[in-house]
Amino acid sequence: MTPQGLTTVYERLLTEYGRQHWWPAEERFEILVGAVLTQNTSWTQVEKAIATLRSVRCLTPEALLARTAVELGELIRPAGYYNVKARRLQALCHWFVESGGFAALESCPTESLRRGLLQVHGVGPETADSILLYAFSRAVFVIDAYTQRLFSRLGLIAGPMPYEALRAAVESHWPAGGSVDQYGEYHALIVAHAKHICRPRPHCSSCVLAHQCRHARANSVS
DNA sequence: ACCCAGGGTCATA
DNA sequence: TATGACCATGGG
Repeated sequence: MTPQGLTTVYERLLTEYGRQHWWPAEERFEILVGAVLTQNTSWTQVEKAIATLRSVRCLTPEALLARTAVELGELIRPAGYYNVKARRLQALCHWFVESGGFAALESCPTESLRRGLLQVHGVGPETADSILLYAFSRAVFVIDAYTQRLFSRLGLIAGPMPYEALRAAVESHWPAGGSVDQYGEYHALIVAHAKHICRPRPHCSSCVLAHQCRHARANSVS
């Protein structure tokens, strides 16, 4: 992985898809909710669940904690894993309220904020980093399955890497350190790119990165 | 009738 | 440390 490779891919995706303006949410707290709901789940399903939560005014930590886990599960059903996610949402709300909400967490250093999030049951590295980046405006590069796949295919990495190792590699190779805006766009662009082209079964013919991509090369040779 | 989705936890070897 | 089972709805 080189700074050159990282930024070239970024520029290429940005030109192709334009700015994504993530995270899609009407209010800040909604980002925490969405980050849990979208775990291994397509965003269209999450939108349904969030729409329901909004319609019953359940998009505040207090309102989410006021429901039973079973009630909450019913509200978020379309997002899948609804029993698991209902408990995870409430665990996150509990931490959020106990920590003093945005007002108090705002002034928390990124590393301790990250540790705090990871202590919450059901919040793993990707969920924590999504929240850090999009809800707390911390310059953290979010790794997801798409990132692993894309970077592998492009040869930026040899294959899937442990989460922290890849995050550290990207952040250290980014020239002059990435900004919140750049990291936020990059992650969103990778998701946009994955949506139609960089799939498990890739559609390389229409891919703007085909000249660098192992799958595209393999397909064109065969 | 498959495969896949903007993961994470837990038990096992 | 590294797999595998499990969680579950819905789109293509």
